[in-house]
Amino acid sequence: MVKVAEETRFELQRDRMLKAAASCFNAKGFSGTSLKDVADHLGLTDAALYYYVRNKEELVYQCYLRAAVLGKEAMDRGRCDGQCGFEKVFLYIRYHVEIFVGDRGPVAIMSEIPSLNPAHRNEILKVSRQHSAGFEEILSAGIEDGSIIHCDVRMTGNAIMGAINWIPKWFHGDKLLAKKVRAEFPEILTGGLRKSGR
Amino acid sequence: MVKVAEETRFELQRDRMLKAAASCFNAKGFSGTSLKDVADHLGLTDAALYYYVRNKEELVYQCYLRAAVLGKEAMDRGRCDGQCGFEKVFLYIRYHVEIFVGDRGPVAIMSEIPSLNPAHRNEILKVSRQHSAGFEEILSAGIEDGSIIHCDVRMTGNAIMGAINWIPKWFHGDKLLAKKVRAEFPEILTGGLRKSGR
DNA sequence: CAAAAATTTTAATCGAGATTAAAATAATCC
DNA sequence: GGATTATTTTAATCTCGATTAAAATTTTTG
Repeated sequence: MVKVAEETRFELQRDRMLKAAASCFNAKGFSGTSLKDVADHLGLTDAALYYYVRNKEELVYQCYLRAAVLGKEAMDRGRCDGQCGFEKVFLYIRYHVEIFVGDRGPVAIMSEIPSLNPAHRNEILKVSRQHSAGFEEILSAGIEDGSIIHCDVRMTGNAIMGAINWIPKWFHGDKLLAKKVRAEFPEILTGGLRKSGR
Repeated sequence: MVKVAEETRFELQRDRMLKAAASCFNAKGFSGTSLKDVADHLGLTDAALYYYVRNKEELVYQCYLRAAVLGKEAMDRGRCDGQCGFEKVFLYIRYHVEIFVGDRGPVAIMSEIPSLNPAHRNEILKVSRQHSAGFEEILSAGIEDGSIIHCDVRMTGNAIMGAINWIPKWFHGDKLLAKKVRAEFPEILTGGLRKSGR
């Protein structure tokens, strides 16, 4: 039996912290959440957070990195599972939306990239760009294989990504709503892409 | 000749300030922009801003109010100019997008509603909800009059609004890009709504 | 042009929340 | 169980940028 990626206590606690931070940031805004707010979520004292991150900037960075990793995971799965371009897009959206409204969330909205330090900012910008580029590639492939209508992939990508990234603004954990999001969002966001003529 | 709404020096300067603030907030994040940053944009000193707003909180509030007013204006015009529901939606999107990428911008992304004081927060939330409700009404009317496919108006509204509200994240004043946005966005966002069977 | 009002600057203060160091507690290992 | 390491707290300090008051300057008005 393969050894399951058993996470150390440290890693588990840090993950909890990142989720708590994401929850606070989304709910109260970045400037509105103090380290004490995040610590309260965990039943810890604010100073304890410094055992896990060097400072608040790094906390934000880690949140964003986590968001980026989860997004990439969703895209990879979509690319893998879908047959044609359209299906890859559709499934990517389904998977990514699931991350936002499911148990792996909350995911931090990337509102504060500019206040990251240069190294961190560049890294986050880089993975963001890769993510966008990856999505545009899938779109292009779909146009190529005839499953997606001709469209400006850059603008279409911006539109779809915007709709997805905005989810934390109006979704705050309601289970019923989560169900609706899962059921509707992929369809809504791809409705204009499907090439009906087959 | 009707007296044109001649703005007083005070109002003009305050408008400039709100645009400068929106630009800073969008570019550097809320926590990343100091009052000095905003003042620098205007060739003023940070203390001068206090002649126009009581404090930083109110600066944010004014920015958001301005964003809300412009959004409402776009929606009213769309509702007015469009014949059927679909057309109203399409035109609203065109007009709203124009505000984001045109000369009236930049418009502040509403990332920090939670750090507004209760009165201001409630007011902004109220107008936001009215905006969403208004959009959903137009969608419903379009479904009713047969110009829009059957869909969940709440989710569809969330998706479209998200795509629009996210624009400042990737648009930073490039004129060429603005042209593209104007040309593509309304079509992309409504592509899935149009009832092709007439 | 002089007086009054409007706008901006200078020069401080002030406070909230981030950060740190040392001490205390809890978990783990032999 | 005792030693060692990991985690958390206590109790400060420290810092940055928001805020303020008074003075200076600019604009408007008669």
